[in-house]
Amino acid sequence: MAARKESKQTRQTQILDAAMEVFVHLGFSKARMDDIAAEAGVSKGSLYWHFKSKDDIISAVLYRLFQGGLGELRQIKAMDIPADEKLQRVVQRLAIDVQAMQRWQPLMAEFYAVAMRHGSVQQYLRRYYREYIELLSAVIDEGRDAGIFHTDDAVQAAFTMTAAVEGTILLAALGLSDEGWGQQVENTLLHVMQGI
Amino acid sequence: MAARKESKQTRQTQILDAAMEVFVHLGFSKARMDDIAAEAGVSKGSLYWHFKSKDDIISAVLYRLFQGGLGELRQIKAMDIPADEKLQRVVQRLAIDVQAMQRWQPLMAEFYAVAMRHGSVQQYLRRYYREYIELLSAVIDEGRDAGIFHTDDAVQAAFTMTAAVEGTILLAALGLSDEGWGQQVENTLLHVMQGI
Amino acid sequence: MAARKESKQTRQTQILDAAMEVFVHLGFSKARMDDIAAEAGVSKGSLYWHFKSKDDIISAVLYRLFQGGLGELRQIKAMDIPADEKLQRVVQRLAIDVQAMQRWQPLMAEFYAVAMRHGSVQQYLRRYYREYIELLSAVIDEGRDAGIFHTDDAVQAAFTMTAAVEGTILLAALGLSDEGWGQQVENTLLHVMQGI
Amino acid sequence: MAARKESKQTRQTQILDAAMEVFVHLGFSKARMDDIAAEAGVSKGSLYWHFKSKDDIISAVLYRLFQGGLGELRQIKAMDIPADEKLQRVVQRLAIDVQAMQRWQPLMAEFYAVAMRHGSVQQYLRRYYREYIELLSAVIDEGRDAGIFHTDDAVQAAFTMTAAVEGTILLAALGLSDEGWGQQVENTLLHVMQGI
DNA sequence: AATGAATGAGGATTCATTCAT
DNA sequence: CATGAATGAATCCTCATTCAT
Repeated sequence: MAARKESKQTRQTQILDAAMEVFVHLGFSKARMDDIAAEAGVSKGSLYWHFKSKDDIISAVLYRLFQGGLGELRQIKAMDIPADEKLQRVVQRLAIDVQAMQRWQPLMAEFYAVAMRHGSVQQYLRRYYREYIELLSAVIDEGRDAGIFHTDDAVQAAFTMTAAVEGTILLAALGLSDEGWGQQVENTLLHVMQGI
Repeated sequence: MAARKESKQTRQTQILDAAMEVFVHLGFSKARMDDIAAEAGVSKGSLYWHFKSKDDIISAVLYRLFQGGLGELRQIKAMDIPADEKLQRVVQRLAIDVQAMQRWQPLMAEFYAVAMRHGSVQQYLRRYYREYIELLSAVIDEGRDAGIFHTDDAVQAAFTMTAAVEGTILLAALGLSDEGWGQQVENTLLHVMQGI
Repeated sequence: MAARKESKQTRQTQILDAAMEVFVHLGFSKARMDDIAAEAGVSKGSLYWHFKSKDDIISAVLYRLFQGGLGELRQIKAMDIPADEKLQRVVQRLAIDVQAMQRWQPLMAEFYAVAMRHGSVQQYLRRYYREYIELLSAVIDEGRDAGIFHTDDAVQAAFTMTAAVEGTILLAALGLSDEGWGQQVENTLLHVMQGI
Repeated sequence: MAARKESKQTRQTQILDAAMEVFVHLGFSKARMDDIAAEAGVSKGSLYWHFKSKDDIISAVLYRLFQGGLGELRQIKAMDIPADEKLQRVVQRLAIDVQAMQRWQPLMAEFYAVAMRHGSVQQYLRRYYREYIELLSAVIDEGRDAGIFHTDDAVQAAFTMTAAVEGTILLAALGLSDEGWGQQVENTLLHVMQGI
């Protein structure tokens, strides 16, 4: 039984890998189930055995991409180190994550688009960013209480940081950054944090 | 039934107005040419007389969303006022422009997604942002020379500002801002500019 | 008035010239009125001033192409020369005509196709060939009466000759003849006539 | 509703049968994919599963009309009988085959028209006729060596025979033959062969 | 679990024709 | 006579989804 379950996992993983590959190249709407099946090396029928629909695959990709970020932030927040050091770690992790996911970034923009039409996706993303900003602002608050930061609006500061990251990814995806995306995110964030 | 004397320019405008309206409600992919034609009050054939394809209409709509921004920035840069006042004006204008964009909220997220796929649009945006950042950094440089600003990297500062604006729009489009987009952009920018 | 009429004639000629050019390259069905208008250097509206419809243009081209052949044959038949010499002249004229019309031959095949669906065209072509075969068989009959030919079925002989010409054009159009079409027709006809 | 167990081969055959039926009634261009699907009793999607496009179906139909002819000729050529008897058999077979074609009469004229435009079909036909003429001329050569025939140009004789057959089909398709196509072809060929 | 043939609603695009100017 | 914008019916093709095997 364990073997079978793992096999299923593997096949699903295999399909999702293929789906992401196809989505990156063609975008959600132009990608056909045939393309995904071909890329995954399975039949179209198999796709529908493992996933209910194309939308289901897109959702699965969404969850896959938006994993980890929050977890890391939660961990950092819980650490027993000064707030400024926490923020530094956040920046470092973001730089690493963004750099690692540079390949999949085109998908992010599409998710925002999908979110506009799919209530559930929109809710998911909204919650994700809301918690991200909350965690971040909590750290900033913590730093302000400790006299390290001096901003009067921690939430706004967190929002600004998050916006800066997303905006940087966007501009970088358009080819407006001469450096690696991770480096660029780091530079931008450090700049923003001067005002905190 | 439709009047024949509308100038070519006017008829195209009329179609694009209708297209944006439809796109906002249905999104780019779900919007049908029939919908646009009906909304514009012209025949489907007329759509194809003025625009080569649906993609062509989408491109035209995207270009439209980016009209004016650069012109305003050029004008402000050429003014005979201190650099810090120039930046203030830029922020004001951006707040107004972005506030106007709020009307197209459901479109904005898709916009970025489509821009990534559309070669010509992508190129257009790249040039747009490149010049925008250049102009902005020139103003910042000017301020630094005048002793008003103290940043050591004007280009990075301009990049950060631009990224912050775009990121704000993105997050706002997701419903993450409690205020009007214009106000939110203003807050974010003022925050970013503390570091300049 | 004469000038105007001639002008009209000229414009119609101009359009038909263009139409034939376009038809040869694209075929009747793929040729668009826009193509013809562009080739003729006039507006599409002008096309409809001079011709009732696309079918009307096709008909006009048909009549244009199937002119002359019969007239020549009638003239030759009426000549005061021996029947065998008449046939020789027919062959010569056919060789010349086919060679001259080599450029337009692709249209002929399409006319047969059109004829199948358009009663009037079919009737026109049928009459054309029927008279052609009649004239030809009359000449052959004439020769048999004079003791020059010995065929027992002049109509069949005329049919065979006509079929041989059309078949030769067909094969030549497919690229199966190494010689000029006129020469090929001549060779084939001479071969067929050995049996007359 | 349609049975699923039909083999791929059979289903394609079924579609082509339907297509020919529809083409005969409506012609290539007026026949819609829906018509073919309905006639075949399958869905439109199934048409596109088995054939790439409408053109693809048309090509397949054209190829179909030319099946067998070469094979028969090759067989006859290989027989151990005198050359004149071989030619007689060729004529008999042609008469039978052409007679069978009469069923597709409305299609035949269009067939030649389409063949002229369709690169791949044209090439196929060119090769077909080339080999046909070669085989035929080989038989004639054989007969001349045996002292049966006396033509000095076997290739020209073969070309003439082939042209006569095609021309006869063309004229017959136009309704210019009072007899059955098979009979007409036989008459014409016998007439042509008098000169061999 | 896997396959791949079958389905059919859906939509973009074409193009002959009209007609106000 | 000429123009070219406007019309809209017509149709090819796509593609997510189903299901018998």
